[in-house]
Amino acid sequence: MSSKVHTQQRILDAAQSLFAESGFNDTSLRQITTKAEVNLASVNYHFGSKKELIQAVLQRYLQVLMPRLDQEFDRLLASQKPNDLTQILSVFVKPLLDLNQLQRRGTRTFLQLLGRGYTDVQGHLRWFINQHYGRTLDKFVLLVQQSCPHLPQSEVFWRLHFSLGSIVFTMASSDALSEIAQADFNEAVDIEGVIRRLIPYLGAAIAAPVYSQDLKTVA
Amino acid sequence: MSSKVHTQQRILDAAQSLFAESGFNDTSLRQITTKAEVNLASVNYHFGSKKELIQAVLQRYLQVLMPRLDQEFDRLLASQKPNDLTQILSVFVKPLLDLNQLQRRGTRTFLQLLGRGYTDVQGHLRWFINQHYGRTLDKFVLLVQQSCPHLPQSEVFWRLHFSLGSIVFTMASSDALSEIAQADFNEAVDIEGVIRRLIPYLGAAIAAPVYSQDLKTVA
DNA sequence: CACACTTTTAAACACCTGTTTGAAATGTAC
DNA sequence: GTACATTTCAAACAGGTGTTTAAAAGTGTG
Repeated sequence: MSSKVHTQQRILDAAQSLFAESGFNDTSLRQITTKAEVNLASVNYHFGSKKELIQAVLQRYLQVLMPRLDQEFDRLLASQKPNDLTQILSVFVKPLLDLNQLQRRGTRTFLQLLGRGYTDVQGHLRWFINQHYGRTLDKFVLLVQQSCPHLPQSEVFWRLHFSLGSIVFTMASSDALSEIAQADFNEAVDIEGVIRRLIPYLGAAIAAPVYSQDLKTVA
Repeated sequence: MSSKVHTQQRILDAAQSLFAESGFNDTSLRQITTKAEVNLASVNYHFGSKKELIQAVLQRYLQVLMPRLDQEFDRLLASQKPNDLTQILSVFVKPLLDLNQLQRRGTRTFLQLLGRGYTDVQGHLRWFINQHYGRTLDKFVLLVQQSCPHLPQSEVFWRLHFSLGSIVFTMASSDALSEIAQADFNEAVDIEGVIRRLIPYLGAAIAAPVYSQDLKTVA
């Protein structure tokens, strides 16, 4: 039927869904090319290597998402007074959900890919994102620091990574978690619901007062 | 030198450090047996399969850690009034740090393994832990629910998984994060420091007020 | 020593991985 | 329609994986 879709796109589409499902390491080129109904060698012909294919899959989302986030961060930075942390975090919601227009289950897929990328191929994705979108991320860190003047820089660093962990881990296993929530609480959960649950959680977490050092009741 | 140490232990020791470093999927039996200086076939002889080896590695820690946690949970449950959330979370600190007596860098290794287990082999570890230590975990959930009576059960469920994500993700990439923290803030970070940073963060996060549903400024 | 049992060993097994090759097919411009 | 460039294809490549085999070595007991 849709045989006139270019091979590159068919590969990207097949790859992203398999990657999101099973991770990068556990998805072989043969699985991808079979699902895409293209020849095995075409991945290397069009993308060079599996590693570059992974980057291409992520880039399709990042190049849409990151400029929008950058714009939002600029908008918040322009306001005089420091912004509320919940406000800052809420900025992610619309750009993320808009990924559903890019692809059928775009938001979920992208966040799963992000999760896979951070856990599967140790460090590669972190380097890649920082290399390409470091400027944008710096704006976000600055916003958080402005909204939490009581926190030292290093504390913000750690807490943002703790937060990244919540997001990435939750999304990587979102299918399993949704199933459990469905079974245990008879509660249908979509990706938007999870995102909205995360915001007050992360907001309170990042802005939490620091641990009083002298309270060494243990150890 | 220490050639009279039983083969099983040598395999477990080599496996756990390689697993913690590179994950389960990216560590081959040949790497393990080379490092342990034993024959390749001995893994299958002593443990049956790679999967069972992974479980054995985790079990060595879990069978020490979980009973202690169980005891602590019982102690807290015995007190009449609901416990402070920070108190509940602090209960993890000592048992976790005591793993350093079991093995040289026991705490770090175990937490890294936990991280790997939850992200690498999707679902297997979750099932395994729940199967063996579900009772203990239920006590913990109960304690959290008692300390947060304003939260519906499903909210506690999600927030505990968000928290698990922070821990697991942070530990899986703790080496990389420590390096960055060292470089950017000239701040030496050990595993205990990370744990102590996590407690106020998670405490505030889990107990955060729920999102006011009608605040739909976005979407 | 001889017996039975456990453990170790080298080799092979069957299968899967990403990548490369060179010829065949297709598309495009003159 | 011929010439050129792009793309597809089946096949093979070199290397890695977990697991199994059957013989050898070691170990403890009567």
